[in-house]
Amino acid sequence: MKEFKAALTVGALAKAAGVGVPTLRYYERRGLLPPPRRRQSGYREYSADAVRHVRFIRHAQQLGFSLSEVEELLSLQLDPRHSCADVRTRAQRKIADIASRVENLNRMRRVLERLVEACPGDAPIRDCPILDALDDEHDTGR
Amino acid sequence: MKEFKAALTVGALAKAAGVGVPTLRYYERRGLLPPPRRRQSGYREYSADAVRHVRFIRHAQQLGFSLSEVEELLSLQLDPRHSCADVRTRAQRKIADIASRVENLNRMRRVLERLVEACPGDAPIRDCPILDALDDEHDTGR
DNA sequence: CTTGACCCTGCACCGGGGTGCAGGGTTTAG
DNA sequence: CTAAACCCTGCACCCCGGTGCAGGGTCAAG
Repeated sequence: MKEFKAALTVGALAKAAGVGVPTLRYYERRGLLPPPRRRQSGYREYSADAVRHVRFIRHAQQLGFSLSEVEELLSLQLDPRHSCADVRTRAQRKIADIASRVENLNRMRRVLERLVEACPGDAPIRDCPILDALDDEHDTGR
Repeated sequence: MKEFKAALTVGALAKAAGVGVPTLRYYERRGLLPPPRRRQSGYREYSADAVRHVRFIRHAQQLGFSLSEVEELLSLQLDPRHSCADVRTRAQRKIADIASRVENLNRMRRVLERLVEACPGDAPIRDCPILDALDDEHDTGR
């Protein structure tokens, strides 16, 4: 009857989730990863869910959320008193957030694209319009 | 004949370029800002060019270049063997970089938008579709 | 000459996101 | 039983982009 889902040791979790062991402990300190139960020896024992949990963190990070933002997202998950409406509200804030980041990035991109177009490519570096443009204060906005 | 361009003190440069004084010293330590000549007293004396130089750094930063990348751009500028094409290449890499970040963010936004729409609003949190979706590895690439 | 605003240096610190190491204890394969 | 491989803790360190502070020296006005 060894059917209690295989407990993962920290190293196993790290491997499964594609992160380093110290990173997991760091997440735990940060409050991003709930402290797992421990063996008598002190060894952490993670459930299989922890793998999804860590992957969640990484995915959100890859999407540009800081660990504090991830924490916010996770906090929704943990508190059953929240209704879907709470989550929705936060999600909507995140959406606005993301939209503004995208705008910023697109602004940067447009400026760079304009510069690249203006660049003949074979001019000596002194005449490079890109570097000139960087010198000038042509309000990048913000 | 006082027409030697007025030398700027570090504070004046800071004000003119819109940064803090410690930031300028930091840039100097970093090698981003060439060490200016000094008065006998040790005071830094910047030429008016330094203002453009610092603005260059800030503009490039606003466009998403890290300080090390800015350093690269600056070093290109100094070496006349480089052509404009080198600069353009870097700008293009940055554009690609930004584009992929934007894509990721848009993916995230779409997911959140779909979920917000799907959210009944009054369901208990356990049934919230938003968090489930974030768990899955919807390959963010990278 | 004094006062206050400025400058100098070096060093420590912040937050973000980890990474590494010493000096222990545990588990497991051979 | 022993040795390797793993785990524990706490602490220090890394890069990034700065910021702040102490304990000096300097400069310009009054």
